[in-house]
Amino acid sequence: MMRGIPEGAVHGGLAAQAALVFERERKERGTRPERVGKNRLGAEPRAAMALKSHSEAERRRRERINAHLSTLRSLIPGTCKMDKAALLTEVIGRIKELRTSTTEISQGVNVPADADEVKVEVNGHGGGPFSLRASICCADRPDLLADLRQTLLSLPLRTVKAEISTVGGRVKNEVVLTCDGCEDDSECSVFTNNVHQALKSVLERAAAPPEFPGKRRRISSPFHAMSSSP
Amino acid sequence: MMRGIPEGAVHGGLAAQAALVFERERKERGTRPERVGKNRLGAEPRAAMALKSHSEAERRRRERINAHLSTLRSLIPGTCKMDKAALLTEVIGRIKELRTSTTEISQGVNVPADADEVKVEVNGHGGGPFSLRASICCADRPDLLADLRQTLLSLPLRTVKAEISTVGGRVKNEVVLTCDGCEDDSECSVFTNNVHQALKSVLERAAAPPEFPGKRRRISSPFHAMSSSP
DNA sequence: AGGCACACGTGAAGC
DNA sequence: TGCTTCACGTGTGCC
Repeated sequence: MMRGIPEGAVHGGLAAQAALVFERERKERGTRPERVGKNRLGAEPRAAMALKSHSEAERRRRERINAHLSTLRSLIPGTCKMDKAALLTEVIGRIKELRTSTTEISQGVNVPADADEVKVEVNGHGGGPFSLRASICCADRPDLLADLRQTLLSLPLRTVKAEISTVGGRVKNEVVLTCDGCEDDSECSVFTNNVHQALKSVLERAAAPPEFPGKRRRISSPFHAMSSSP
Repeated sequence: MMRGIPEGAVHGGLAAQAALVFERERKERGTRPERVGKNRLGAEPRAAMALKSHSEAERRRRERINAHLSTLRSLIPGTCKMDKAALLTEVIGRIKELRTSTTEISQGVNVPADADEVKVEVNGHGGGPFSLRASICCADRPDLLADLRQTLLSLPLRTVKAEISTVGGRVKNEVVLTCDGCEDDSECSVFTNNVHQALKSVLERAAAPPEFPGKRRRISSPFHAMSSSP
């Protein structure tokens, strides 16, 4: 493993010394390698300096990379004493994991665009009761939640999970619906269409009574949608 | 940069050859380095084989690490032609970014534990109006949202964002509050305490009228909390 | 020409 | 002991 500053600076330097000594001995025995006239004057110290700066630069490069690897070790728990390769494997796993989880979460959580929209997609399909993930995004209004509730209750589906996020007068409602007594998965497509149509109707009812069609209504507080007494 | 398979396989081998030739020349001139009796018999080919397998193993190690780096390059867009160090810098940035976004999203989204709890933390503190992120987690009840709404409206804070997630009769309400006309950041601590106390009172009012103290009330639908007409 | 980045082989430690 | 991992210096190609 060799932690800290090893005296390994000797060995590589040892190979270098070996090569240099070899060069010197060849010269001493008169065995010029090739292109004698190329080295005009003072070529030896210049080459030595270049070699030294080269090794120092390479050293700095290694330190940079290792510092980054150390940062990665500190970032991912449980990799303190791991191999470089194992660390990178873990890093790759983390990137993939976080990427998928982030996208699959944020696509359902973040407040959507300014345009009204209705999304319905099959959540789990194979094996057991399937579930639908439906979301509707529109401008906030006091009776939206009640309308949405009544609409969903009219469907033969059970609301497993509901999530509401609102910001700036826009609201996104996302629900997860499941069918308790479903024996055939082939029905899920018709359920998907039904849910989509139902939410579309909510959207149309939302667009129906706009006092000022061109302007968006001003919402004083996100709790507009929560008010239990109109 | 040197992409692909360089013929650099020669040079390192060249240095090795130089060292080996040097070794051989020393032996030919009878200049034993040290410890002559140590090499008993057949030590030369054995050492050569060990050295060869060693270099091959090191080569495989490098290939493994580089393969992982290549995978990371494919994982993060825009790093195809980057340095190793720059690539790792980008990887670190990605990990941090994804980690924070995932945690800050999931900690507000996921359904909390079974225990009731109130959390209040300062969101943005330095520069401009600060904001508080407050959340309350408890069992669902019809008047919870109305209570929460009235409680928050009684505070001199504005509700910027509200998010509700409920599952299995448990509900988590998370709100982001800000103070519009705050000139001093030192007040945020008292606001934090006020919000915490207010939410605690909501929690206590929730625990007050339990028909069956030991058992949790059964909730038929998450839209219980949304019902606009009691 | 000089700096930079890379792959290579090798000595030293840890199991 | 052998196998693995690491840091090092070096050769080499590309700006």
